[in-house]
Amino acid sequence: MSKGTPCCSKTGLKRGPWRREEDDILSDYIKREGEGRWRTLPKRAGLLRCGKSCRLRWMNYLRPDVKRGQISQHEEDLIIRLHRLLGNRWALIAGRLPGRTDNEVKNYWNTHISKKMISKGINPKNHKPLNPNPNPNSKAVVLRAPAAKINPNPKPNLSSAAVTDVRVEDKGKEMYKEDQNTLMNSNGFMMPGFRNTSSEDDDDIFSSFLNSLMNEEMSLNEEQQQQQQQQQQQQQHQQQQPLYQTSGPFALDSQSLVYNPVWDTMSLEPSPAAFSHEDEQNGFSVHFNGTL
DNA sequence: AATTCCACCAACCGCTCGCAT
DNA sequence: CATGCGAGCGGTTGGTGGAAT
Repeated sequence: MSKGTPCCSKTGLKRGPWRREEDDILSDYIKREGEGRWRTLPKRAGLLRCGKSCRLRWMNYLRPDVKRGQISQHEEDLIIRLHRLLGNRWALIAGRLPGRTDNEVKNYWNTHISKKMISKGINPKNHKPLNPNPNPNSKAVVLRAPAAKINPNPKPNLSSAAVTDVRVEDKGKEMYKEDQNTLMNSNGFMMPGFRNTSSEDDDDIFSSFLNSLMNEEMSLNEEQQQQQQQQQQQQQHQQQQPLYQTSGPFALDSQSLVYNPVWDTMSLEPSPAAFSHEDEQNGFSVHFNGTL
């Protein structure tokens, strides 16, 4: 694409917050004519905005399925877990939170979760303790909880996909492609060749990929936990007050946010409220068991 | 009451990607 | 294959309102 996105040339175009009348014009137009052709939409609709701005306003605010209001505890929990797996792929994360937009998730992460994690000594970028090498004699001794249950059913569910944003899912697919060889040997199932599948299959497979990625982590971490548990038993008598508590993920108790290594082993399960029926159907979610 | 500070979030911007030609 | 366009993602900015001083 040419640099400087011509649709955003500032000449004569309005910027800043949207007014009610503009919202109405945009909503009415899209309801009448449908989404798409954003570049030319403002002219056709009679708006003095650039196409990008119109798209953003529609996607993040005016769309009827946009869920307003506070992010629930379950949603927050899900965001944290997905972020741990996917990083700053906000659109991908938001795609798993029906009614939430990438912008909203991103803002929520930056303004709430990130700070919360930092305040508890957790690096929000990699979800590890900020001090990776705590003095074993200090209070910052890791005390691990018993390993969470592993999802006993790692087989991919290839039913209908709940892909809310094909484009962002594609980003994940790239990861999937990169990791495909590794995953072929994990979880006991062979991933079919990505390039040989149809687009719909791709979506299904990606959902399964996400599942398997989570399960993969769980298996690896369980092994590590077993080893570390032995070490911990030796350490426990030395410590007075563990910094890392053995309770569940902080997302379930934001007031007592602590880094719990067990998170690493947990798979995702959407709260009923936070997930659509489609998500349940496509088997995206596995389960959180453990202390949840 | 006035001012400053800060958190929040809507909107902007730069960039990349996929597709059509 | 090269190019242009439309679309969308993620980082950043800036306006707004509430809290603190």
